Amino acid sequence: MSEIQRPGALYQQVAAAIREAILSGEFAPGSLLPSEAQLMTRYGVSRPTVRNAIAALRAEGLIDVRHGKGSFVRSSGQPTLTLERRITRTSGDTFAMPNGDLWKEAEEPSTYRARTTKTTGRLLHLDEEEALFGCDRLLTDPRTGTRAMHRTLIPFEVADAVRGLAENPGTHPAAIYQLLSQDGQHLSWTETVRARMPLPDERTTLQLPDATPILHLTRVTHGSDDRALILEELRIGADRAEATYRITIDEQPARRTRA
Amino acid sequence: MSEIQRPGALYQQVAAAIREAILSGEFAPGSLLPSEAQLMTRYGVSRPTVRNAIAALRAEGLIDVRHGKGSFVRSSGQPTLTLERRITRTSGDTFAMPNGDLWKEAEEPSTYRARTTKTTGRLLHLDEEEALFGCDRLLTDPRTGTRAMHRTLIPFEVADAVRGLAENPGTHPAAIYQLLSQDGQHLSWTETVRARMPLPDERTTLQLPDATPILHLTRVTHGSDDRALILEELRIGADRAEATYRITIDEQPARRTRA
DNA sequence: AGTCGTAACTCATAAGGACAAGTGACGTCA
DNA sequence: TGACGTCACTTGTCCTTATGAGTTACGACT
Repeated sequence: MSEIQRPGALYQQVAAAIREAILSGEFAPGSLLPSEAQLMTRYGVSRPTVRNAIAALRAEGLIDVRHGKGSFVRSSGQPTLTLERRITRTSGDTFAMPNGDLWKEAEEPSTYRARTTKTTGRLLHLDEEEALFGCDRLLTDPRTGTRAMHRTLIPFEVADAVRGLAENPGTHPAAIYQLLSQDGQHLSWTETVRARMPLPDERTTLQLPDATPILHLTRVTHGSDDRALILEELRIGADRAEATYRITIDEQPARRTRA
Repeated sequence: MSEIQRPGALYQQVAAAIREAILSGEFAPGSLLPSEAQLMTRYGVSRPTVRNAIAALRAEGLIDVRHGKGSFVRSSGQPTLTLERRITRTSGDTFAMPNGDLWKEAEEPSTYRARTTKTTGRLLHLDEEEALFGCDRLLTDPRTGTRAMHRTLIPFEVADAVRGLAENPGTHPAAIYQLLSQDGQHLSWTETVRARMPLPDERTTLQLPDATPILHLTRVTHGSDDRALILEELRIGADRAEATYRITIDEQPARRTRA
């Protein structure tokens, strides 16, 4: 039984003791923690208290618990996948993304029709209830098994104006850029990064461990007049992926950003 | 007592029922959920089961629980703060960040000396154990109360080479850019976005609610020869902030990225 | 009228017991 | 030797009971 006293609740003291042992390296990443029974005798507390402490460490993402085996220190390794958020024009109107060839589609893309919501409308400067094409993809990195959810939203108005787009709203993003470019649009993009805890369905389809947030990237494609044309979303587990951007000096005195 | 049966564990069924009620709008954001006692009779389960279900919803970030008052549906509102990650040259060698004037320093910046770790070394292309200046700032947006943790790391080698830097390693980032630029460096930046659950001390200093990840932005300042000069880190609660980047077409056939 | 104590609500913490279910090793049996 | 059953270990789930602590409102007392 070791000496714990300070913070407040018993289970928090136990959690703090274990956390300290982990961060100090006493329990190496990947190693097996003492069993609940051992922790009970070690700290002289009941099983609910031990489990409460373990639940706290779980919520912090410090440990993984496997039924029938035990609690393991999570290896906090850096993300294995770096999403380079750049867009390159290879030749003529052909575009390429740094990781474009990395992803495989885990299942057929599903296209559908949707209506503008408050969120999408704000980004695309559309009134609510306007119709748009949607296309959802489930992507997989075959090397690491990492999954990502991708969504493309195209307003009817845009799809109708661009030859070849309305007939096939499931076109791959790079090909959509090509179509828009061939249509005479000078393209630029704005990307917003958010992070949040996953919803249950996101947790399962992305196969996320406990206490793992997701990165939620929202990309708006702008045309010549800086009008918002296309909306793309990418959702991916934050334990596996990071996003990198390149920033160059903006010589203009300060771009206005439409709210 | 309502009818629940499907998934697996009892508490998960209860959690699913409440979750559904929340997402369907039966319980509006900000509204008070039934008390634990009411949920016990409503679903015909014991108190630990109800609390277990509530703990699950807490971990998902769906609800907030306040001692003595009850459980409230978290208002999932969009982040109130948009970090525009652009850098503008206003005149000569003076740089400005879009939100540069937004932040106040909640306390005095603390400067210190540190040694290169594996992580920082990889980003700055330094050998381990090399010395560098560190400066930590605790920033506050006085309008919303949002807090952020900012860190600047400057290798001795760089600080010594730039006039006016080694004497005052706590210089504000924009002023550092100015010094580097006046030193003849042509600046560009690379920023990496990650998300993870906060450590306990980050939770408290950033005043984060339950189940709230943090956005972790890492910015590397590159000089003329594309050499990495400065490392900056910004940590901020993902419930309050989002980061936006501007992407323009990269005409080069594909930049190499040093691992 | 104002102050303050108390009661009745809320969630937080803790202990104990019981059984289910996943895992792996060991030993038996064919 | 191989297959398989059993057992000991693990965590998962669920219940009961008890007490502590924050919040609010009401009412009595000054």
